[in-house]
Amino acid sequence: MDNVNTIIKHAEQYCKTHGARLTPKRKKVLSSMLQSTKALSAYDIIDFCKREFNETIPAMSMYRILEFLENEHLIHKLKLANKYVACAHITCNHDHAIPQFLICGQCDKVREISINKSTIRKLRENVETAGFELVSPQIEMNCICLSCKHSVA
Amino acid sequence: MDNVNTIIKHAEQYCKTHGARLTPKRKKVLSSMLQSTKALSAYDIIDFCKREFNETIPAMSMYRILEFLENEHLIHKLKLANKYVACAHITCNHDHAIPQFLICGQCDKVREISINKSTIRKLRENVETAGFELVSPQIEMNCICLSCKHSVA
DNA sequence: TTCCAAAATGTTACATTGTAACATATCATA
DNA sequence: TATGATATGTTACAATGTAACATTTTGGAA
Repeated sequence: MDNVNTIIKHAEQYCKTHGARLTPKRKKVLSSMLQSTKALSAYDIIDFCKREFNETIPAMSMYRILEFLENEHLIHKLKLANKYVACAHITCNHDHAIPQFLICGQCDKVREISINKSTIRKLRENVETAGFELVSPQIEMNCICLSCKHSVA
Repeated sequence: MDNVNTIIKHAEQYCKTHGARLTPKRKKVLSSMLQSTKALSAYDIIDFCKREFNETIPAMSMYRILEFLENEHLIHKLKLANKYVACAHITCNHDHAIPQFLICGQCDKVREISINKSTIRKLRENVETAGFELVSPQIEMNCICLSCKHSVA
């Protein structure tokens, strides 16, 4: 939780550097996501903010806040699951690598890992050969995490 | 179009080998998808069947038919786009490689290509190191096709 | 300090995608 | 042709997402 505050502060600083405003609501949304180990849907976050902060955020606003946070690279949208996760590298100051997401189909737990550059290069070559161009090489993979795997038997 | 019929026949044979039934409705749905160069949503296909075959298929039935066709590996579900495409390899008799999809974000055109095995192996290793297990290594990538890229300017 | 334009948030009313629960029709074959 | 399995239809919703317009808040400029 203290860790969460540290990250929020980082995010705040980062936004300031280019005149973006991390408003109280945006902060609450980001904080909700940082506190979760699993991917959350927009409506999950709405519920969380209501429970945790007693703050009612309408769906439209939530989607706008999520869009803002995504543009700031503070969160990622997982299209595979229609869910959102905080970026695992907010406090890193270097440029971020291309993210690769492992999503547990049972419990929505998410792990963000990085693809090495040579693999990405190969993918990009494949794509160009086929007459397409990669817009975002973010890759999301359907997985099952070990704890779910073992509990299912 | 003749090509479509050939593929449908293959699919029919393929289903017969394990007692699955490619009913007239299922055939119409598969045929619709084979005639399209782009990914279609369930409701797109419903519209297409109405227009082309004057056949009204309720949403529930459409989803069930799509599920059947997916289980038979005759189509793929693209989770990135919530859309469906016919498998590009229905008439191949060999086992299918892991599919990799390039999806044009502008026009929904889809290209199905194959990842080479060493790349897949690397991915799988990455995933296992992180304490997850790959359920389906199908990869979908947000792209833009060259014709859309050029027309956008 | 006050006023204004831009940015952020709220409201309403829908569109789209998908499914649960139950009813009916069709088929394969004993 | 009777019967159980398979396929399809119906109804009524749940979940996700957005368009259009209204209101509030905020950070400067006059």
